[in-house]
Amino acid sequence: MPELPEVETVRRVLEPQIAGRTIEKMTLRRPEIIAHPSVDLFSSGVVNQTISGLSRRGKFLVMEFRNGGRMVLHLRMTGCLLLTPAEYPEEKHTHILFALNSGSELRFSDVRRFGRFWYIFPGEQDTFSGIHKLGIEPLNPCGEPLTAACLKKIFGRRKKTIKECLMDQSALAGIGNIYADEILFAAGICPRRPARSLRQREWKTLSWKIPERLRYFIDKNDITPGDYLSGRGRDYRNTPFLQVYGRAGLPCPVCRSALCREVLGGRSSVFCPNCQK
DNA sequence: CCCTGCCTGCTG
DNA sequence: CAGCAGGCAGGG
Repeated sequence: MPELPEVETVRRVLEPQIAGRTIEKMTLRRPEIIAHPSVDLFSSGVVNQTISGLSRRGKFLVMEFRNGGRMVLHLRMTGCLLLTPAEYPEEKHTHILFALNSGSELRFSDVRRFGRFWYIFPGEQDTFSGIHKLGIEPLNPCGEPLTAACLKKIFGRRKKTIKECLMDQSALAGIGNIYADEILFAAGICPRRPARSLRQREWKTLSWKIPERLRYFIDKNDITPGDYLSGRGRDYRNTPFLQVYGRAGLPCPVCRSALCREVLGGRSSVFCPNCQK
């Protein structure tokens, strides 16, 4: 579910609907999802605060408040953030609800309960959520486009496979298992290649395929708030456009060879043995 | 580097 | 029923 394109989709759908609204009440069913600070400080930090914006860093969402405080959250594997009418039937596994002054509720549900929330006080440095440890933002690395030189500098001496490197959040933020496979397929690079074996032209290809694929899948996810709600926030419509992920054994969309599956760094990886060198 | 734990649900 | 799932932290 949520890698950079999905998290960005959630941000785009929700931000216009919640910006300017005030959290009037918080209902917490599963206190363990609050990672920091205490449940009491979290609650007093967010209740009665007016939301100024919703931003994204890697796979994290950051709800900013007008007083300078912020609520950071990570959806992990199965987390889902949904804005619903107050009377709307509740999703199973709803762990926290925020009643807004619009009459709507912002609800977080998460089957596997891996998702976490943090509250950061106004002016405080966030050294808690892990955001501070993230690497460059592939769609906006300090306003500069991603370059071959930059990728080579970060990964060029690593022995690890290029796929594991792309998923290293402390180097490059937001890419998970699905989009690592998709990017490497688009770049014609075999996921098990050690990063240090990549040639200059391969770094070059990656430097533009990474943002190109991420933007493509964000665009394919484009959804109205109504459709997002009726799909319960789980209707990621870009999945029909995935070329290799989840398609092991099926023909490569380019050369028709059977796609291979292999475990790399503990993660299932799918690639074309013919197109990806 | 690999392994485990954290959870529930779905697939074969 | 075992095995697997798009994430990450922590341990050896």
